[in-house]
Amino acid sequence: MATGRTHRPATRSRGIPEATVARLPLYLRALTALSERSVPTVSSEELAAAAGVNSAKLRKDFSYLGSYGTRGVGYDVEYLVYQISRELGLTQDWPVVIVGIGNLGAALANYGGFASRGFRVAALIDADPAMAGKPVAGIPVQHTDELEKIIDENGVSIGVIATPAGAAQQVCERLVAAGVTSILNFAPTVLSVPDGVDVRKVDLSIELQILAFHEQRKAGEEAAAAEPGAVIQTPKESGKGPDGDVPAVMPA
Amino acid sequence: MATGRTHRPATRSRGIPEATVARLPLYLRALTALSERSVPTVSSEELAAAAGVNSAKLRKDFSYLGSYGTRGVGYDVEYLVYQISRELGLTQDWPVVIVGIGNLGAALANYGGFASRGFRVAALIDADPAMAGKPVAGIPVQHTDELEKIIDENGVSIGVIATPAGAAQQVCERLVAAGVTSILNFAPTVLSVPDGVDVRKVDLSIELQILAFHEQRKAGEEAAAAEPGAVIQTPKESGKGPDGDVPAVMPA
DNA sequence: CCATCTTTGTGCACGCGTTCACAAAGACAT
DNA sequence: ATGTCTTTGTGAACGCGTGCACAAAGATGG
Repeated sequence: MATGRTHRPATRSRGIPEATVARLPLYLRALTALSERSVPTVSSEELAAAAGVNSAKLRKDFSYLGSYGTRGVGYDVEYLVYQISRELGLTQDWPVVIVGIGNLGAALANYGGFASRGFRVAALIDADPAMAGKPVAGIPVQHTDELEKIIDENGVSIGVIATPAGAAQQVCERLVAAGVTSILNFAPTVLSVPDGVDVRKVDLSIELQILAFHEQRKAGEEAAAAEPGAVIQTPKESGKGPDGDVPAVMPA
Repeated sequence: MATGRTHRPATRSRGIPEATVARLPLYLRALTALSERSVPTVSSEELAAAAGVNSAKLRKDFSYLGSYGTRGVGYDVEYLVYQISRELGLTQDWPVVIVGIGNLGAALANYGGFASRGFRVAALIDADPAMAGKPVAGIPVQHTDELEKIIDENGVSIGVIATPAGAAQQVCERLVAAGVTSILNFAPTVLSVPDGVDVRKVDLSIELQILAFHEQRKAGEEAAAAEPGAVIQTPKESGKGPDGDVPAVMPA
């Protein structure tokens, strides 16, 4: 999620809830897989299972886009692929720059998922002069000095930051000043941006820490169950097993 | 936040809301930075600004952990660092295996954020025999055949999947069968796991698609403001439904 | 044309998360 | 002590997201 002061409170984009928007790519991926298998139609139940969500949720999500299904039959796969692609803006070409070509930046440049759907790596940018000209994923790395020119000439509006944390804010400001209005940030820092600029953050270590929290909890409960005398702060569970109703983590 | 969401439904672990848990690492990072600058105390307002959240939210988050602040003064930085670390389970050592040492896997292995906080890369695993023995980030890659043995001997409970999508589910099943109960998945697939196993997903292309959605909306609004009445991006109806499609832009 | 069956689309209720606003608590000066 | 000032901790209201459950819509068969 965007971490800085990033979200405009009002203006629910055309009435489509943010939670729904976040799931559309998931549906799109499942639909694409079906399309490749030449499946003509799919029911909300089947598609929901493939995407790992509740079928009622999926139907409600689709209802925000319009009535694209046929009662008694389901959804036309090809048609839905097109509608969701259009809704997400994937029918147009999005030039993207990646700043910071270290291990992660190189991985991103090589990542097939980008090119596959509307996104095109317009340039790779790094501050290290030694990197300049060196090709990564078939694209020559350019020096940070060229940043503004590259963005302007290619009409780039989406930037990916894969620099060390220390450089991120500065890079961000240059990107924004040059005209970028959407940023995907991999650096472990909170970016501050002006209104009108979207920031989404991907933080590897945060994800791991969240997993560790749950892992610890699981371990604690186990220990408590095995040795009732141990004082591990767990909620009193009326005698029966600890947390008897832990739901499936992911329907998947 | 990263990710695609992969939410855990209810089950407020020990009464701490999931949303709060997801923010604790953020607070921890901000606090660590303050600690390194030897700042003794910090107010909720300052810390909230540093973490990029609302101060009331931060105070409520902390209230779930206990009353660690001093009214009229703020929070003791060192004390809070310790409390949050303990809460997240970072005071113990978490051995982690990374499966799939491609570009991304290598980037993860080199990522400093892991080792810095409780996490230790116990092993790198890849299916390619040619990779075996080759050191990445100073750790020799081991073949997938060794997976079960490695997990067992190191007591690994957290696994990171950085394989291609096609291999992810199979790798996941082997990890789970071998005893892993928390998985961080970078492969663009929905993993299905048994109850009791946590999965968090990080999907680069989904994040980009969400940005594209907002970007498209911004562009549409701009155009609509500049030239009211103009129909942006008329979808070309290819065969299907006769419904006169909704324009991609809301009416000015 | 009618009956039946399937599946969508959605009204509704519920619970979680966010935010406001303020009383309580402590620091500090007088 | 007493009063003032700062900042925490939280009750309460509100809004969003989720999931149930069902009526409406269309397909299908007789």
